[in-house]
Amino acid sequence: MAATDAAPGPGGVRVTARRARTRARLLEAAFGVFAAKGFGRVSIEEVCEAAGFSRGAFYSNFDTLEELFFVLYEERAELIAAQVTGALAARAGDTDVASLVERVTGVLLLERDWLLIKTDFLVAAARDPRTARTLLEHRRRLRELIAERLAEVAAERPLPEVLGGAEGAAHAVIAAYDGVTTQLLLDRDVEHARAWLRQLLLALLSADGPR
Amino acid sequence: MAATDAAPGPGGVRVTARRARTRARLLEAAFGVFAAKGFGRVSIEEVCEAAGFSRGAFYSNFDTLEELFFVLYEERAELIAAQVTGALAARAGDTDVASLVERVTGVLLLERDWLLIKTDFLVAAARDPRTARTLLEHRRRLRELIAERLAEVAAERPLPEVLGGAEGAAHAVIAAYDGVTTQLLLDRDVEHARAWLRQLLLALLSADGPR
DNA sequence: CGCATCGGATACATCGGTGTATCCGCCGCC
DNA sequence: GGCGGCGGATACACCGATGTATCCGATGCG
Repeated sequence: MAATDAAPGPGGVRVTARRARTRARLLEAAFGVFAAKGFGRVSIEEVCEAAGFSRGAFYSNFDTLEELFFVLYEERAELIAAQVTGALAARAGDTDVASLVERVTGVLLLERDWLLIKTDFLVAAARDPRTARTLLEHRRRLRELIAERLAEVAAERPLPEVLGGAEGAAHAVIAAYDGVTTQLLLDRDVEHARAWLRQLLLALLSADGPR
Repeated sequence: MAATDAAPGPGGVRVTARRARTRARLLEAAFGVFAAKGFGRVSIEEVCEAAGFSRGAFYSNFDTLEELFFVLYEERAELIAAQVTGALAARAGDTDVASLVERVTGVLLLERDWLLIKTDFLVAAARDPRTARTLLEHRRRLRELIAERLAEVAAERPLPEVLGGAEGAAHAVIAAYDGVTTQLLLDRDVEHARAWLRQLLLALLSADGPR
């Protein structure tokens, strides 16, 4: 039988504490390697070396480099989603677009490395419909979260009707984020990117009032 | 001496008609292969096979796959830039934002394959400052083109001041394009993407008038 | 403390891709 | 029509990465 701290996994695989540590260290190291060189230019050996293991450790925990990459992506995406959820959470006396934008841009565009990995994942998804569905689902969740929050805010001051309600506005927020991300990947100026994202979101979400 | 149709290249290399044809066929074939599999998952042999050549032809025309990829990118980018320039060109009785947006969205987002390759190039540029400079320069040219045109249009009806003049507005246009591109790469719905880009640009560029 | 089992290390066989050296056929001018 | 040389084909040696089979040390329980 396995050790006491072993728990039966979904596939009947027992995962011991040691195993979990190794797996975590591999994922952690892989994050850096993938960010630096890009998925597709990384070998299994490089990841293992960065983690201080030999390839045996890798093959004991993953089947393929792609599998590791996907797990890594989903893990971090979950984390980011939680951060955004926190930033979106309603707060007393914070019911206007400006402060909402302020809070959200505060947690976005933090790590360039994450953007690099996210873009690699996007590229993979662009060519593999199965992967695309994962990413689309992830984006849908975030979008709905934003739409809900925007709907609340719109009660006080209406959103521009050109966008098509809170749903459309949420779509626009995502697009703005993606657009700014692209520029940031190139110029590496995080502060500028965040200021610019703030400005862009305000321009998009500020009610255009009566003409 | 070389054949009559040979012209001395910049590096002193004579380029015959036959050579030019082969090079063109390689680039053409590479476009499809890169779009389908992504740079980094493509071998030299695959490109040659698609073009109907052996690897000898490749090595006679290029040094590395990366070189071919870069040439391919620059060639197509030039083409797109020309199309956009054409769409932006002032026309009689067409001085408002709406028709400008209409014309520009008409030539953008045409080929999904091009977006795939462009994104691959972005990923490469994100990790290599030298490549980034090429891409940034290309974007700067397009942005200035757009800014000039927007400045003219703004004479009739002012742009939203939140964006920061024609320069800022041009920046916003690029960001919107990049954002919509990301979504298109995932959902593959070109028509929807163009409609959405049109809507987004109108929302961004429509003067918000007096408050 | 001893032992069973798990997890990671090591060694090996294999494969696909690369780059190069050499060959040959075709193109284009005299 | 012959011939010089260019351009692409072919063959070969090399390298790095992969996956697997096996080994050995650590871990944690009775």
